Amino acid sequence: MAGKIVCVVGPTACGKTTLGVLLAKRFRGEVVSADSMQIYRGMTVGTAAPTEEEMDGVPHHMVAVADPEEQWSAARYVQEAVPVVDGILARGRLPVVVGGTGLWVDALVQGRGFAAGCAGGAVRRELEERLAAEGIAPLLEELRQVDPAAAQRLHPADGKRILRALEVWRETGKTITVHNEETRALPPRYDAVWIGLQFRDRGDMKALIDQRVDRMAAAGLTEEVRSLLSRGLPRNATALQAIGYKEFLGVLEGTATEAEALEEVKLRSRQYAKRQLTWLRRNPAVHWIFWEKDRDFARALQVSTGILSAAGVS
RNA sequence: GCCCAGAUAGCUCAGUUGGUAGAGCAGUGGACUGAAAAUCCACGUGUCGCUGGUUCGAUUCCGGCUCUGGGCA
Repeated sequence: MAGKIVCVVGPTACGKTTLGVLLAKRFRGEVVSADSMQIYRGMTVGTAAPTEEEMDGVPHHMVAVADPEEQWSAARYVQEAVPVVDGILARGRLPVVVGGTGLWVDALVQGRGFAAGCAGGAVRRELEERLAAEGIAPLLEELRQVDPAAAQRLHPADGKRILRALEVWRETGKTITVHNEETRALPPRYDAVWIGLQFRDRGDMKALIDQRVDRMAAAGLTEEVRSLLSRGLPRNATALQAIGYKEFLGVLEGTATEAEALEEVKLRSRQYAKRQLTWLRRNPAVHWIFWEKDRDFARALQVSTGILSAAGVS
């Protein structure tokens, strides 16, 4: 367990970016983003990635460092983010990990490894073709032969995970069950202080999400989507799975109105926020700060400064 | 004003040959290790518009009323 770091987590639109910058300024830190979509360039508006102004002079890492054509993954992220965090620590500064992608934050902090095999790989492609042609059942049966524990644990409808379990076996000769056990036994990579932001009232969160989506539209979301597509980005690109983009594809094709797309984006954002909360709630280390109505960053900074000081961060 | 159709879950609707009703979406909770803004799972009591009548029993059949569409004046 190397150095002490801070992780600012929470659902979308809860103010992670702002608090992250405030904490970085207060503790001589640098922000390391852990966001599976802000990692791509040219998606500032739709992903609410921090602008120059919002960064307020604080160095930011792992934001807009990839071309949208690339297929990033949690594993790839960790590979690139670890040296960044270590570098900040080496300079005697505080890494402030700000992230909405639970798996990415956890993977970075906990020091676990991912088994081989990735999107675009030969094995993956072959399994995807079989899944499309034969359905899940045969793959699940095959998995049962080699890794009964995983076949038992995975839901029969979760094609994606069944496929991945088979992929790990084919790529490494080791079952994903064994891999998971081994990697879970590894010690955490960093000593993290977790700060979570969340609205006390779901309705307040919804209102803020709606507001933010409207602001995205005003800031030129349609244009951003158009320019992403105009560079020849394939429809199935990981980057286009981002909420706010896939919903606007129909607008550009003329099959949906912008108003309809915006409603869809609001809805999907809300559902995403709920999933983020589900992920975060199981982490008992998170110190939660609840917004009562409006986001009071002065108070949040004060509270989190107290938490950090108590944890030995100075 | 007259005629026709509708009124059932937050929304869109299905249904009950009369025995108090169920889908999708939304919502809530959950899972999660190389796509994670992805992927997957679980959870369905609501004056069946109001009011009379027939009936052992009406959300269902009949009458009246109200409202909403559409048509005719």
